[in-house]
Amino acid sequence: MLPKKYRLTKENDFKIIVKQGKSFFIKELGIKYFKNNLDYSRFGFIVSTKIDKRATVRNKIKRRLREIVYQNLSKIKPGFDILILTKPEIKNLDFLQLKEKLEKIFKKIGFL
RNA sequence: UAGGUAGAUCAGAUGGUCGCUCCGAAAUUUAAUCGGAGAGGAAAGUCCGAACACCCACCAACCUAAAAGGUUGGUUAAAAAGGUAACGGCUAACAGCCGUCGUCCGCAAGGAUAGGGGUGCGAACAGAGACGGGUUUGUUCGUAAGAACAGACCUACCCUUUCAAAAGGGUAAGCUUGGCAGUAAUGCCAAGGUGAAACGGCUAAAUCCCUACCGGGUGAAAGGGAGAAAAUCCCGUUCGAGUUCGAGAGUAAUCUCGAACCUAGAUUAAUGACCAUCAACUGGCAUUUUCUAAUGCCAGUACAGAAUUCGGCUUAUGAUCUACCUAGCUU
RNA sequence: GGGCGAGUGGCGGAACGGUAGACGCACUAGCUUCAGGAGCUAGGGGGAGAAAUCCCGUAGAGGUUCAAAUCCUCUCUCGCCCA
Repeated sequence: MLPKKYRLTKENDFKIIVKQGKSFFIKELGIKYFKNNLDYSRFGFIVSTKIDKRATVRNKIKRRLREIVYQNLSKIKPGFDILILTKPEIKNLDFLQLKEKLEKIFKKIGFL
């Protein structure tokens, strides 16, 4: 699980990333990132009701994503606010598949 | 054995690796360390009801020379507006719950039901409701009498009689009065002699009204504080109509008394991620077997996530247990 | 977290509780034209049937009613508002 220090909390932070960040997408999920002025990176996760109406399902996806980020935290390049976005197809992935896909994205944009 | 009815309970367990939030300790700039706690029966839908806060209305007392205004307390009374409704009870309150009555459904166990009066409706059902009779309007035909067609209105409890649905007589339900049972709704019984289109049918889901009862509205984004202000933070916000156990009252809902306990407080939103073993159930395959079934292997594990807090209702949903009813078979 | 509204032919959208689909766009057929467009005329929810006609149809499921797109309850989907 991810300590609070590494999470994005403010409405404003989200708005800046959405507006000004760079992005990269694959079929099941995507990423947006923007430079911050800290010596560590922070992460936010968006799983909307369009992906699933049930809160339990959405929470589980978020928890899994956070776990994957936590496991890779020491390796990920510091100094960025990173937003992870999701699409409905993400429901069909199990933990290992999800991990593989997310790590692939991080490698693609050179953060890992 | 099959089918059904009602109710109750649980919401997999143990271990391993790595974590999150809050509280406490020491420490105090953080970080790190140790200890403790950490989702539901529906947390859901937001369909009702309350607590709580503010606003409105009204009442009382006080301040004020008076008015205006203000302060405090309250919702007893009145008004407005809105609502509630078989009867009796429970509750903080409710459209909830318990018990009872009526009506309807079911062979039964049982289930359903917001159940006062009028207006309005009948194109459906019931009714012999057709045909006929009477009155009347229009059109056509006809010299006229009248006929045909179409429409409107009136006309049916039973018996006697009659052309008649004219007259006479009688009666079910209802109505009035009385008795018994019941707190009551209501039920049973008796008497009276009013009673003809006395039919159908309706309510949360057309509309109006009587009577009785209830002050109304807005929702925690209420509302209050820190801050010059904004940003932001804090309070509200986690001890409560609280939980467990025992005793008593009551048919029950529920209430009273006693003891013990503290039991989530997040805010891009914690309460987890992954793995192993075992248990239960379901499905598939294989083997044995007349079948039931047994064994092995593989796969799967219901609905679903607190957000100010409670009480209900509704909807979603896996499994187990208990009691009862109906039918069949055996003894 | 709280509140409000909508769902009807292919599309947009009407319809006091009383014959469902007015009206517009698009579509099909015919007329017109050398041809196309425009214009004019006609047509159409689905199923059964030779036809007359019957049955099913207003997001879905129940209910009230003699009768429901309309009224009530639940569910689903979509949209909007409060910051």
